[in-house]
Amino acid sequence: MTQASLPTLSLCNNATLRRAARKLGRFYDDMLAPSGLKGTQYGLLYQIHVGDEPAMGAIAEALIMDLSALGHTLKPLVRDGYVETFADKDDRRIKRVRLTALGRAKLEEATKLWSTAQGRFEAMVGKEHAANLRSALDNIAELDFETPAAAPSS
Amino acid sequence: MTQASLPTLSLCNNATLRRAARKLGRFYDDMLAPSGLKGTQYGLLYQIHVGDEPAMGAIAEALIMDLSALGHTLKPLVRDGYVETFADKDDRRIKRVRLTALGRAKLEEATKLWSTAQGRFEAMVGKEHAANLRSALDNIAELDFETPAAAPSS
DNA sequence: ATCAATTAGTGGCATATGCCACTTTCGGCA
DNA sequence: TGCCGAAAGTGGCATATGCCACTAATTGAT
Repeated sequence: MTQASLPTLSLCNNATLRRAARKLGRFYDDMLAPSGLKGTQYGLLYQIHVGDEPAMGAIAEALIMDLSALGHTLKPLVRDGYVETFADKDDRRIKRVRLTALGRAKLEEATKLWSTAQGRFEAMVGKEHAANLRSALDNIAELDFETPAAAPSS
Repeated sequence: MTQASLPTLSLCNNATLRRAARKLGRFYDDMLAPSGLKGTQYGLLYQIHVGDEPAMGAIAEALIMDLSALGHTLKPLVRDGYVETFADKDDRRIKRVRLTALGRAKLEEATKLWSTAQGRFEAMVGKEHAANLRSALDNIAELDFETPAAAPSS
């Protein structure tokens, strides 16, 4: 305790979270590399897969991501033929998304790699600890930050 | 339990972490907005601040981010005059970084906003829980994934 | 001294994410 | 029926991150 080695900003919840995300992201990315998918893309394909031809908005909401960001992220997947979109029958504003046969195959292929990554990670931190951590992260994702901002003097 | 509502991919540690990061990131970003800084930039300025004219590599290592990514992220901060770089006296390969007077002022200004964000967040999840979470995240950041890959039949 | 191997960054390219300003559709009300 | 406000996406612009191929500066071994 001679010279407090840089407070490493470990106090900021946001910075700490991002840092861990960078680290873990690279690990999953590396493991998924053989499939040509990034961790994010894998997650997105999976989300589309489990959904019933979900609308863009539904996916964005589930992943807690900006709708336009989702649109951008989806482009390479559409370009590579893993995903296709189509307008909703009843509401032409709504764009639905689904995997193509190629996309389903790719997802299956990547899932094997994902399992290895997931397994390796959980072997290192402990399955239970991982589950607890996910739970804590899900809680954060569920929080309602609703900036009370300038409380409208109702 | 009629129709297992989409497994929401909550099983993937990586996806869960990213999702929480998006959510929390937006919150901190919103709170820091008045300063014109993004959460990432704030963290970077802080890291530079606590370091002793750190080298690019040292910062990248501390934040667990790619060196080139750091270079890119640093650009807008240099452009806006918050940060300046200079070559190391003894090793011209090394580029050191430090805050400008403007940068220090901006960091101070943003720190007030950050405190509010940090406080609001911790009030919602509990100071202790937040500390535990950061600790768990730091552990992940410290993990050694060393892809054993093709074990070189030594 | 000299040259190979290593180290520290840079630049280019691609994906990840957000915000904002629009455009297109809908839905509801006068 | 016609118009206004809400809902769902798109495109453009900017930052966040990574990887890879290179360049410059050092270090180490001969």
